[in-house]
Formats: sequence, C-alpha cells, structure tokens
Amino acid sequence: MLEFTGSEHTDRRTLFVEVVLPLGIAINYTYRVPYDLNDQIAVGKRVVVQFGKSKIYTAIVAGIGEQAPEKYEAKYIIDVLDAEPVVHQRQLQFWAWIADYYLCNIGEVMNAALPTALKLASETKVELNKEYPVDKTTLNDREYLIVDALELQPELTVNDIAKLLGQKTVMPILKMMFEKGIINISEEVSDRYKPRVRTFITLNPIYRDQDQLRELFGILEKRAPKQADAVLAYIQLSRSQKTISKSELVEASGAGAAAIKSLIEKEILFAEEKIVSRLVHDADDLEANFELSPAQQTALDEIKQGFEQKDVLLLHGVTSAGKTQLYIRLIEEMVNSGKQILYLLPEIALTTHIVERLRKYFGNAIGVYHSRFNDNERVEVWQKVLSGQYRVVLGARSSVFLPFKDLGLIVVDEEHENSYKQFDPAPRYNARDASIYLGHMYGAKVLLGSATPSFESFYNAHNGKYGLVKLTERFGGVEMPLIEVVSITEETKKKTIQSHFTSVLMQDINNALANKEQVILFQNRRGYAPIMLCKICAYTPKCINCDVSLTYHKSSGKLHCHYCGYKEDSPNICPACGSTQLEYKGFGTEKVEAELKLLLPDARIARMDLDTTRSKNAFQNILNDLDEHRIDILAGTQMVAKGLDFASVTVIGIISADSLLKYPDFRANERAYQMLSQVSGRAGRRGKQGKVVIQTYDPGHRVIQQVIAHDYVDLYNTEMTERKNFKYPPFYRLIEINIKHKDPEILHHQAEALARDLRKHFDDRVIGPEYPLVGRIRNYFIKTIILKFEKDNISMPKVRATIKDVITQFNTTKLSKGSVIQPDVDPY
DNA sequence: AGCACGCCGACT
DNA sequence: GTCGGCGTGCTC
Repeated sequence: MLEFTGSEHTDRRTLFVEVVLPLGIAINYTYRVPYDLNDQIAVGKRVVVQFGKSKIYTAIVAGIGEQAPEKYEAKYIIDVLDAEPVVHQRQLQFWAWIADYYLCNIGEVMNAALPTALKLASETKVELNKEYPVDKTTLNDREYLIVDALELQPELTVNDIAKLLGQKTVMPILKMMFEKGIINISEEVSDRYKPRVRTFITLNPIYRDQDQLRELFGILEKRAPKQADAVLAYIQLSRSQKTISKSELVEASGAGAAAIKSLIEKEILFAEEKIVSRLVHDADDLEANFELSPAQQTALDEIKQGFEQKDVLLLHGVTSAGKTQLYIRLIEEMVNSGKQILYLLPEIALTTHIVERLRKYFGNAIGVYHSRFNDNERVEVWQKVLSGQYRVVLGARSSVFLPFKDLGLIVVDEEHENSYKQFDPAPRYNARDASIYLGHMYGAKVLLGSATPSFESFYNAHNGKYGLVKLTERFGGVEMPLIEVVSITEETKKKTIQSHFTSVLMQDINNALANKEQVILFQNRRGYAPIMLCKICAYTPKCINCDVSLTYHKSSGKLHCHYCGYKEDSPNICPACGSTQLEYKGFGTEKVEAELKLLLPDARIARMDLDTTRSKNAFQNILNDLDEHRIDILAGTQMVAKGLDFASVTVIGIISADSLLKYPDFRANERAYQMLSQVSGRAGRRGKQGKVVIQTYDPGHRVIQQVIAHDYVDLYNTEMTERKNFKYPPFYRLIEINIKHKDPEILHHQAEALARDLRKHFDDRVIGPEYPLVGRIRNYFIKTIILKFEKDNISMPKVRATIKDVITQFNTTKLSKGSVIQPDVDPY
C-alpha cells in the first residue's frame, strides 16, 4: 500500500509500474507514473499506455517500483482507469502460471481472461480534412477511391481502407495523403463498456389528487386523445408494478413515443434515467427442499470426508445419478460459510434448464458466464463477482478467470469434456486442470464429476492423488436403460432394414410414438452425405483449402467443407469425366431426418446439429420444443448427448456406432465409450425403463460390450494395458508441438529440423513429427511433434523451460516464412 | 498485435 | 526505375 502524506501534500516519489499488455509479447513493460497519478496507482488497476509509435492499449499494473530502468527512458502512463483494482494479485499469479504451464505469453492470457469491454484499444481512424477543399482532379486513382469512400462514410479504419484498395500496405499512401492535407489521421480510444440506461416514467404527484386527475383527463381527451391513452395506461400499469419504464409505457398504451414525449414536456409525466443491470432475474419461488436418496447421502458424506484428506475429488457417478443435487448441497453449505463457488460446465450444457434449476436454490446470488453473453453482460458479471455480490458462478471454461475474492469450492461437471480445452488462440489451456491450480491457490476444494471420467482423472484418483467417490445408483428408482445391439449386416441380409433404420429400431420408435413418448436418434455426422462419388471415374470433390472430402448438404444444395466452411455448388455432372452417375456415400443427420420423415409422415421430427442451431436462440428453442412435446423424434449429432436432461425420452437410437468406433485416434475407444454411454444414459425416466438401440456392423466390438455392461473400469483397464505397448504410453505427460505451413514440403523439413533440435534435449522421448488426424486445417498443413515424459520421473518446469528455449531459438533463427509453432501442453 | 524498415521481384 | 509484397525486428 502507498502512504498518504496528507491531502495538501502531493506524493512526489517517482514511481514506475510494470504492466501486462494484452499482446503476445514475452515480457512486461515498464512505464513511469506522473506525480498526479501517484496516489491512484495500484496493482491490478487498468492503466492506459502508449505502446509503440502511436498505439494505445489498456494494460494491467502488475508491479510498482521506484527504480528507474537503466537502459531506456520509460514512457509515462496516460491514465489510470479504475478507482479499485479489477483483478487481484492472485489472478495475476494465476495468469503467470497459465502462461508458464501452457507455454504462452502472459498478455495472451490477459486477452482470454479480461472481457473485451474492459480492454480499450486505440484504432487508427481516417477522416477527411474539412479545411482542405478536395479537388478530385488532382488525385490519383487510389486517393480518389479513399476520398470517395470518406464522403459516403466520414470515418474509416486502416483495415477498411486496405480492404477498399485490395492491398496490404496502405500506411505509405495514407501518410502521403495526410502530408498533402487531404485527410486527418487520429488514434481513437473507445471505452467499450456502456452501462444500460433506461428511462423510467412517473406521474407528476399533483395528479394523485383525484380531482386534478379528472380535470386532466377532461382536457386531454378532447385535445390529445393519444396522450389520454398514455396516462390511462400509466395508471393501469402502476397498479401491478412499482417502476414503469418508458418502453413499457409506449407498448402498453399504444400511444407512441411522441405522445409520451409531449406529456413529459408538459410536466404531466416525469422522466428519469437510471442505470439498470442487464442481468436482472426474478428471484421467484425459492424451492430449496429436496430429499437425497440414501445412495446420494452416502456419497455426500464421502465427499465431505474426502475433502478432509484431499483437495481434489473425482465423483464417478452413473448418468442420472443425481450428481447435480449433490453439487447443490455442497454449494449451499459453502455459501453458508461465506465463500464463493465456481461451478464449471461445458458450454453446451449451460442451458436455461440448469441455470433455472440452480437459480431456484440460490436466487440472485448466482451468476452465469459464457461466450454467448455479449461484452457488456460479461463486464457486469465480472464486477458482481469482484464485489462479492455473486456467491456462485455457473460458467463455461473462461469463468476460471473471474475475479473471485475467496473461492471455497470449484465443481467441474462432466470433467472429461474436451470443450474444457481451448485449442485455437493461445492460451491453450484446459479449464479443468487450470481450475485445480486455481483451487490450490485459493485453498479451495475441487470436485470433478463425470459418469465417464477422463483417463487422466481416473488415473489420478486410482493412484491416490485425488480422492474417489462412486455413485452407482440412478436417482429416484430410474432403471438403467436396456441396451440392444443390432447388426446392420444381418438386417441387410434379411432385407428387414428400411433406409438406415433396422426393424428393431423401427419397432421401438413406433412403440414410443404410440405411447406418446419421445425418441432421440444419434448420428455423429451433420449434412446429408459426407462423400460424393463418381461411379465411373471414382472422382470425389474435395475442399480447395483443406484437402478433405466435401459434405453434401441438401438444404443448401451445396457441398460444404466442415473444416474451413468453404462451399461450392453441387455438380450435376462429374467435373473430371463428365458422367452423370454421381452418388452419395455415407449419411448424416440431414439424411436421417429426411428418410425418417418419409417412413413416418405423421411424426413430428426435428433435427439438432450445428446447422440448425446456428442462430442465437435456436438451440434453446429446440430444447423447449422437445420439453413441451412439440417434437416426437429428434435426430442430431453429439449435441443431443451432452449434458441435456430430457424428461420423457424413452427410446434412443444410435444410427451407426461404427464411425465412433473406428476413429483413428489412440483415445478412440475412450471417446466411443463416453459418447455411447452418454447418449444411452438419456433414455428412460421414473417408472419407465429406457431402451437404447445400437446399430452397427460390428456387434461384437469390445467397447460396445463394455457399454452394455456399464463397465467403465474394464474399459479403463484394457485400454491401459493396450497402451503400454503403444508408442503413446498411458501414464505419460504429452506435450504437443504443432507446426503449421501452407507448403507441405517446407513443413516437412521444418518439422524434421525441430524434432532434431528437440531430440538433442529429450532423446527418444520425442515422437514424430507426424500428421495428426487431419493433416490440413484452414489452409495450413500441420505436423505434430509429441514429447512424452514419464510422469513421476521428470521436472515439468525444467521441461517447459527447455521447450520454450528451443522454440524461441527456432523461431528466431531457423523458422522459414509462413510457419507457425504452437506448443500445446496436455498433461495426460 | 501493429508498424517501420529494408530487400526483392514484377510491372508501367 | 518504382511500387507493393513480404520478412524482420522493436515496442517500455
């Protein structure tokens, strides 16, 4: 803390601050604090600084010192933005840990952590110079284009202009135009967070007097009937609600904004602007009491005991075992002890379902945080967590970065979900693992929950690093579903299969429909058909960027690339040989839906996949339709399996299990088990056993048998044994280093060279380089170098430091143009 | 991440 | 010759 020498004396010490900039830069930079900002500066506050020639950024103060840097003259900070710090010291430590652990820069962590609205950055804006009479005849082509555009739209960014001219380097041109006085160039800083302001209306209190009011009506009804309507509507609304906003009044009265405006001018109505939260929710009926089953109670006791020994616990409970109720109990106790709770869920499971459920117990003390929130909403959540108003936060992976004051418990639900891992921009962190470190920093307990734990968590639990609590009984006497495996080969031979639906599945669907129950069909592919093939010459249309087969989408009539989004018209004749004999191979959800509609014309069939849930509320709408039984059959991709609760779905059909089972990945079986058991776990309800039909060409597949037996432990053991003989051993830490390049030749040489360099330090622990599953993503070829380390036999900090070193050296001296290196730490 | 500087190939 | 693309290095 700083000392105050009294208000009449200014603090004359010369202070320097070290700041984190929201950029991918390796180090923090030092700025000087102007005297008049001395008493405002504090660690964790945002400051505005100029970085580089003209750019202005929001930076976070990470440290304060009095030592002037020797090798350079520090710039002054421009301003301090906050009265109170927006991040705690502990968060800065957390950022540093993430940066170190996931091999990235702290600025990149800051970028992921802070809501964008808290990061103002300057943008170079170009305007016409009004003092300069534009004589267009003297301009060259490019200048003419720019001036023309500026006359239509007074402000353009540098990026706009680059697009306009279709060239990359525009600064020289702009500079020239600036020197000629044609344009002005300015750095504009925008504060992105805007509180929501609403206008509230009140009636002038003199009209509380009935006579006055009657008189008023008399006048208004004659001269301004619209205004009379508005006053009437106000009086009606005021009976049912305390505050009335202007928009509500406009809507209720039908009088239009003009009528209300003139009422305000006549001082019949008063208008008042107030800042309102975007996050208001009715704290309606708080229904707090439910009974735990004996099995749940035992598990709850075990968890509490477990937390006395261990900081991290794995709760391995079958689907529908009522894990959420256990979480609620634990959260309740923690709330009562005055600590904060973070409840992490995969993005997709953050539906109003679960939010509403929790809000019932915790009312307005619960906040929700995920990527579908806009910037302003995120800032409001951030501030409410910071102030401690939110005791519980329900959020997706990025909520590990929220400014908790005193975290007591972190629940990671569905901990195996790989959506906890961020892949593309750095930091490439896994929120599950990060939350374990976060918990450690706060002295908080971490509960990992899953019906199908990830192998790494199960391994840690078995070796005593984590505690383990099991919950093997479904809640409320719901039976485990009956699983039937149907051989597609057999039914094809017997000709009992219709389209993609075996007689067994059709029978079950019909039964369900007859009983007014619902059905979910699972097909792990979207679109109509994943491959288009010429029967004559075997030509297959491929993506021009990604080299993968294009998927036919009937709804658009186009061929889509599922990696980069490229689309082209579906050809009628083969582009290679001109034949008309083009056929579709394989099938996706679109085809499942279409064919089923032909077979069951009376059933209400809907589809849920990436294509049908693209718009903002589509996902929720489909769920509501299902909930309120406007849908009989829902066909979908993985989406239908992830953490959704459907009350009256009794039949689940897996149209083809084979695409799951044959996935060419060393974790394929683990994933297939997870997917199959998750989907099937959705079947059934109280008093009605669910039925799952798995259609496959390979009914004897080991994983299918394990799913039927609900034997996760057997899966774990067999997989572990098999992997010991494989080159990716199970008990190792893996670090992946991806190299990208557009040219496969160059990529190959670069990857080989990097692997050689890494081998100098790590010998045979370097695997690769090799192509990962998809060799080409978004225009780049990728090769992966995998480093494996025996878990207990290595100092990971040292390893990370060495890798960082090698990569930095490689980056500076040996990397050819267009290459990108992405270290990706997966402590497996 | 920007932005400047400097080298190099392609064009009036 | 010059313009624009692209690699490289630097920013407190």
